[in-house]
Amino acid sequence: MMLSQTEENYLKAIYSLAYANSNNVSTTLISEAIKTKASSVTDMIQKLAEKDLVHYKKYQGVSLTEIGQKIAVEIVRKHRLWEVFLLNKLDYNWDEVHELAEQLEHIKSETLIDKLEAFLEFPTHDPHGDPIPDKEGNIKHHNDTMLSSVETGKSCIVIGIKDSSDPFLKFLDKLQIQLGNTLKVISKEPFDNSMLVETTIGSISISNQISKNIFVKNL
Amino acid sequence: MMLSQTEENYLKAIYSLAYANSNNVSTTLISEAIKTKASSVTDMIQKLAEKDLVHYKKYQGVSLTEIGQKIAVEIVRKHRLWEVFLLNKLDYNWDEVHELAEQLEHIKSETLIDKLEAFLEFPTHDPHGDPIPDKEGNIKHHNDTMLSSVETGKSCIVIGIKDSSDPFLKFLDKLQIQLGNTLKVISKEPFDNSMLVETTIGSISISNQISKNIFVKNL
DNA sequence: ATTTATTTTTAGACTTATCTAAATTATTTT
DNA sequence: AAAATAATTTAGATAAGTCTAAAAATAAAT
Repeated sequence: MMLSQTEENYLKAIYSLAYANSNNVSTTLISEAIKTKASSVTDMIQKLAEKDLVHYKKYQGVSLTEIGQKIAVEIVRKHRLWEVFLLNKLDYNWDEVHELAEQLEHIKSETLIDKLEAFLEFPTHDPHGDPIPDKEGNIKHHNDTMLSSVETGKSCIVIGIKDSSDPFLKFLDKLQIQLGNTLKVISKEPFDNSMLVETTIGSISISNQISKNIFVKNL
Repeated sequence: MMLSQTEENYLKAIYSLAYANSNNVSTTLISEAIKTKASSVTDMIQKLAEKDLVHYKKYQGVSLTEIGQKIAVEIVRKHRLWEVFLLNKLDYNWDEVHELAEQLEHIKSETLIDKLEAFLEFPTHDPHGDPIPDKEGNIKHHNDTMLSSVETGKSCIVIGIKDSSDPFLKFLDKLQIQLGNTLKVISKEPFDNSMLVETTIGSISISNQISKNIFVKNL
């Protein structure tokens, strides 16, 4: 099945919205994600339903079919592998890779992404810490320990982030917090749930809004 | 100026046709290169003329303006750098890279291609031996010595090929003739202008049709 | 349980890039 | 130089993806 970039983007959007919302995805939600009007979304999901990529009943929202889900995961796989390439090989920063990967994920080839994966030595996670689906579409989701729930005095390793927005990525860059870094929680402030954390560049105060968006592995 | 992939492809086609034909490029030639109908070409070149990318007078064919030429060279640069990446880093063969590079050359980014170039350590030629334009659009064309004109008994190095068609590339793969290989002309057959050539895999007979499509540097 | 508000869908229009068929211009041939 | 052939352009249509505005359906509020 040969899909257009646009169709692929719709599937990808529905995939991540479904993951975040669990039930059927609404027209409006998709239109916001894809920055288009609701009426355009209706047109497109009817077309996708026609191709058996989504389940759709009028006014009831959509969900991905098995095939639709498979394709969406393939795109996610491509996106994340390209992100690794851009960061590890081309010296891009954490916050710069997303936009480019949005383009590269649509390159059509039977072999390219597997060769890229081998070249990158089979990374398991992308620069944001999100897992990279394997060739068969299997995904290993990491456990949901957030920095905010690490106990005082304990150390942990940064394995991912929840919020991938530009401002957040830029903020982490400034704090020099990167994947793999070890962080030690020195103290917590009950008043606002901020914490004092020892990082590679010294001790810094981190607000709860930040700490609850950083995935960590306890040591 | 933000161009569509299609517009970029037209500029690229006009560029290489102009290089091969020297005078104005005709509608039909473009239509053959781009696999479309002549009437579609007329529409598009009018649009490109509107944007000052080509010089166009009805019934007189087109040529690139300075801006048009600059953009075309940028695309050629991208195409050839991606080809080097695919061949050197991802283990593709000579004859497989073109189609993929056709897609990758249209990725939009201010920084990507320069970072890629640095990562590839500033290659000067692509896998077909064609020169890679630098950031400013300067191209060094190699001298036009063909294997067919190498004297009997002399050796040379393969530095490029003229015909980049799929059958020819596959044929060279079979003969294990690659860029950088040294070839020695053992004898020439006046009857059909074929030559006996010593290669890495032994002595082989090469027809004139082949030998006049291989660029070499005399030793 | 109506009314009100919100969401979703339909209808019709626009743009890009393509096509076919017909008309026009240029080039060859005789 | 006129007739025949070939190339080019115009006109009108089509498909993909989007839009606005209006209609229909669902959800929320009183």
